[in-house]
Amino acid sequence: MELSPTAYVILGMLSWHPMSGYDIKAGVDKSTRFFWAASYGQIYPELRRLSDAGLIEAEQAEGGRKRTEYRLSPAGRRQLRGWLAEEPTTFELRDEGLLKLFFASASPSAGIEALRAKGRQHSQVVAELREIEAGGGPEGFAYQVLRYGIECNEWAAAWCERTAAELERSQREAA
Amino acid sequence: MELSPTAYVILGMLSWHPMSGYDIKAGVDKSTRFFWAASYGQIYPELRRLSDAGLIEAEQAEGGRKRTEYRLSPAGRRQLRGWLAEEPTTFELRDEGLLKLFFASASPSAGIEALRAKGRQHSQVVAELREIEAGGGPEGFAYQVLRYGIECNEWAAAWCERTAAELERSQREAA
DNA sequence: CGATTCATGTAACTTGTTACATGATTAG
DNA sequence: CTAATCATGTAACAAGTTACATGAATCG
Repeated sequence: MELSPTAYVILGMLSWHPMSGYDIKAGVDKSTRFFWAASYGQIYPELRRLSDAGLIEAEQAEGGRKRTEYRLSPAGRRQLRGWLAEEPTTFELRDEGLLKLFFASASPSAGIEALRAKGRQHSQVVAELREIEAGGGPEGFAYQVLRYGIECNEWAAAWCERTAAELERSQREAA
Repeated sequence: MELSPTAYVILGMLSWHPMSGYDIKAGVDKSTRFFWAASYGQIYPELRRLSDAGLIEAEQAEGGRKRTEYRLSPAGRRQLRGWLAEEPTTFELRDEGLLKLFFASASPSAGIEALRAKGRQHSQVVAELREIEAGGGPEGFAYQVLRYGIECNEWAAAWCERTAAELERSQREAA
């Protein structure tokens, strides 16, 4: 059975412990969203499909609120493990900041501005991720991924700053 | 007028020199595709819209083949400059490799495998970009973006290698 | 003359977002 | 009591990909 990576986000979350669709969305928003986002419009229909396929099982949770908790079935766990063993394929980036830098020759000061703006954007992400880390972030591999996010965005912010400084210097020299 | 970033890819390409839709697609495929892809299914309808909006002008090129060349109009150039001056907003990543690392605890050896696989993926991109650079890459800001791509992917490949090595070491120590 | 490249386009499909509708429960 | 949060869902829309159709010009 061929599942979308978004389906594996759900299976992966449920591999930790049973959760509702609402919980999954909240979990995505403070973790995978930085490298794989998902909205309610995807999550609830996908829960239905995974349930129909027997990869997850629904259970009405008793207690206070009416909610449906899903748990991974043995078949679902096998499916998740199978996916983990495959080579990753999807890697997509949509970076408007790089696009502006790429076309910056169309406007005199656009290059330095684009570099500075992109640097700010990455610094902002670093700040968000550091806050997650400070609030007692996740453990194990999820923590490694958080570290990757922090270090990668720090690297990018530093590259922007360095390149902007070089550009400014060469412009001063030309004048 | 609100245009999509994909529309600015077209305006940006035309800011260099007049081109056909086919040329734009070829240009995207060896440059912006790494951070902003575009297919014929987007390019041709968008050329029509931009032409209707007066931001580009079509001209039937004489000579051998029948083709339509588009050039940036003065209004189109203003539009492009205006966009360059705005803060970039869209930054989206879909990284299946990170997703596998994130959920790697569901399978014993998945962590190291995911790191190694992601490292290979980044090394592969570095190789592709180096080939573009060797074949006399672009000039100016476009070259800076190429360097960014090379260095960023090198950084990521190195991070994966380093983290995999640390993980292997700590696993040996635990045993 | 046959294969490749140039060249333009569209229809069907997939994926994902946004906004809305609905309502119960809990915290202050 | 009322505001926030929990909770589930869908419909309309936007964006983007894939595959196909079509045909002319050029290269070997």
